Amino acid sequence: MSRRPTMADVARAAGVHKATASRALSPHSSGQLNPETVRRVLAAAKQLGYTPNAAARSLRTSRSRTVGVLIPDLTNPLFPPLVRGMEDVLLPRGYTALLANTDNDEAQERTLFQALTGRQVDGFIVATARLDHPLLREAHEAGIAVVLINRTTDQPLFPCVSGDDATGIGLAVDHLVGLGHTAIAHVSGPRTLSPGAVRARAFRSALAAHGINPGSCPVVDAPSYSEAAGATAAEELLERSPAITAIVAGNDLIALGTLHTLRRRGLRCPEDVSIIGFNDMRFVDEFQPPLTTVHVPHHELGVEAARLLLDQLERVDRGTAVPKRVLLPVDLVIRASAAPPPHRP
Amino acid sequence: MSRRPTMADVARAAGVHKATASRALSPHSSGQLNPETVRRVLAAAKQLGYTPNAAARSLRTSRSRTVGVLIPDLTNPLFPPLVRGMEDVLLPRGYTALLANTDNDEAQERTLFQALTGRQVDGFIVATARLDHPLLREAHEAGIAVVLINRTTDQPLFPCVSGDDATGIGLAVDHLVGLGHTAIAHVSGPRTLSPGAVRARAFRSALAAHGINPGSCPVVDAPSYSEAAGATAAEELLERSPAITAIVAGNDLIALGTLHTLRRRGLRCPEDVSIIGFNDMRFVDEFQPPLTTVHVPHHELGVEAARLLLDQLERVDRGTAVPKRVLLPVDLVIRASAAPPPHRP
DNA sequence: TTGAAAGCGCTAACAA
DNA sequence: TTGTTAGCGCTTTCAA
Repeated sequence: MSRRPTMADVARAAGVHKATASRALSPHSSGQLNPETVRRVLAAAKQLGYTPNAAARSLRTSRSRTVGVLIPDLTNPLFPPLVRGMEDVLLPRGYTALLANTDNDEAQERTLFQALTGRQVDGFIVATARLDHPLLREAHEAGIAVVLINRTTDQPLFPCVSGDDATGIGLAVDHLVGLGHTAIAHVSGPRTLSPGAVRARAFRSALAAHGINPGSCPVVDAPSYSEAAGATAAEELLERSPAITAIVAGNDLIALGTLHTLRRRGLRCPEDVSIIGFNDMRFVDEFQPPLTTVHVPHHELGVEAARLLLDQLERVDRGTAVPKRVLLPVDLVIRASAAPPPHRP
Repeated sequence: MSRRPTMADVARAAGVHKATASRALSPHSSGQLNPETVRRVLAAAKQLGYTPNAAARSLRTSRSRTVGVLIPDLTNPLFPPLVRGMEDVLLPRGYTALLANTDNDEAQERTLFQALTGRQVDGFIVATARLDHPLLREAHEAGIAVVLINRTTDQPLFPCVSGDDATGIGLAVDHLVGLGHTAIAHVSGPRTLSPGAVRARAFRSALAAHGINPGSCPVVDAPSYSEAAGATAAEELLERSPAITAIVAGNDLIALGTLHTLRRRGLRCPEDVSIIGFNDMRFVDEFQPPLTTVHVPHHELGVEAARLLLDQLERVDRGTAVPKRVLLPVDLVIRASAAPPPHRP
């Protein structure tokens, strides 16, 4: 026989009924069986090289032990560590992640969400949340299990895990102020995304905490978390506010774009303008200059998100308490892109 | 009714038998139906928000429209573009990729392979091939559909798509020779992997083609494609052959490690020693100095691999011809890490 | 402690 | 052109 062995084959080889084989093979129910029977079934299974048919199991139980993971773009170095972190908890617990890249496209996201639902995923980990997110609202109404990561919606619909953005921005501003800067700009990410909104808000509060005049500290929005958007926004910023001596970027990609704009305009970093990034993604320490940035524990973020989701899936009472929020601590990594402001005559 | 609608629901709503609904819903067989019936079924499906149950379909057809993708580590910036390339082909054709990271661990790879097989994947795209690969040999004997990407086995068991490594190394050596180098080293990747073996061989032939004395051109092996391994191997190299003026690295990560070793030893790149990388992974243009490297079209590699696999899956005759090999063209990207050799007194 | 039987949702061979 | 029927491999209720 060359087809894959089924449970019926195992049962036959062990001389038991297939229901018995099923029970023996499931740790959950093997307790109610004669240990000797269990042993025989297990031996037969091993000998035949039996692996359960996930489709059959899923059809029967209407659970797939699969979770859908929605991210903007795998190619953004932020996400691979997130995904690996999730897998570190999913795999040992028998779950598999099904990845989908939305490319920040709402229609594509909807399509992928449908496709994943069709594949019977048990729940979702979503890294693409917008503050206003109709699809997630619908998912909430439909009672679908979701955990948000990195970004959240304006209504607290689902549990969410992210880095402590406000503290991170505070650290960055503290550092710059400590260096002597008083004209600090923020090139923010999109305000339609929670990190963009909270980091911008945190920027303003940090300024206030230091008693710095907000008038000399402009905030400009990059329309996306990308190098190109950062470059354009920085261009605009320097045009309008040439006096600034430091920039807190919405994330590392925006910081990189800003760096390019500086270079294009003949400004040196950090001698003329300091830059601080956010995330501490891979290779920022190789940049020229090595980027001072706020480190976010992405792997841990993935781990926490997966835990939250599995807890939700495997709990019997799908409680209606206010969704948990997990904020992981961040810290400032000082490299070489921030220095004291230039001496102006 | 709050459960997801099934085909029976659609059939009932459209007033037809569920077999008819099935036919109407499948483009393949909807042709044999009264167009008006098809229209009614489609309308009912849409109205109910019907999505097919993949588990049921998979159980019935014993095909899952899922392919397993084995990669060493998603966190290596090489792989995300590869994966995106695959998905660009897979998704429009109704397939989904199931990713698995092996971390170069043979046992883990075997476990994941089993797990994916249990999930009824229709075939595999494998980026973890070693020259000697028992698991792949077994898969071949079992008649499992596999496409290799980036790396191949010593026996041509499966179709394979990769960059044109030999030409790439030739380009790198040509460039260095053109710059005036005659003492060029190669910090190779592991020789147990096909790129390590072919790039090292290509290095030797390129030297020969230029009539350069191989005695002054050492090759040292890094035990893995990583920054750390590259750094250690470079340390060893410089200890043994301090006279070399240029290094062709097995890949960009090894090049980066080499760069660090140079820096640690007070050598400047490119003034004292030139370095050329391989792959042109993201951000190497931000390194200090920006890395001259061989560009490999990773996205295209992923596209080709997925195409090859789907062709194999959807062809009726699973032919026994010699597996196809696709070699995608590469080119040298000149940045700033390679320059003329220093003038030695 | 084990067996019998039903059925998850779908497709495809066969019949009408 | 459409309906009938069987069954993919598994889990689980009920009965023994």
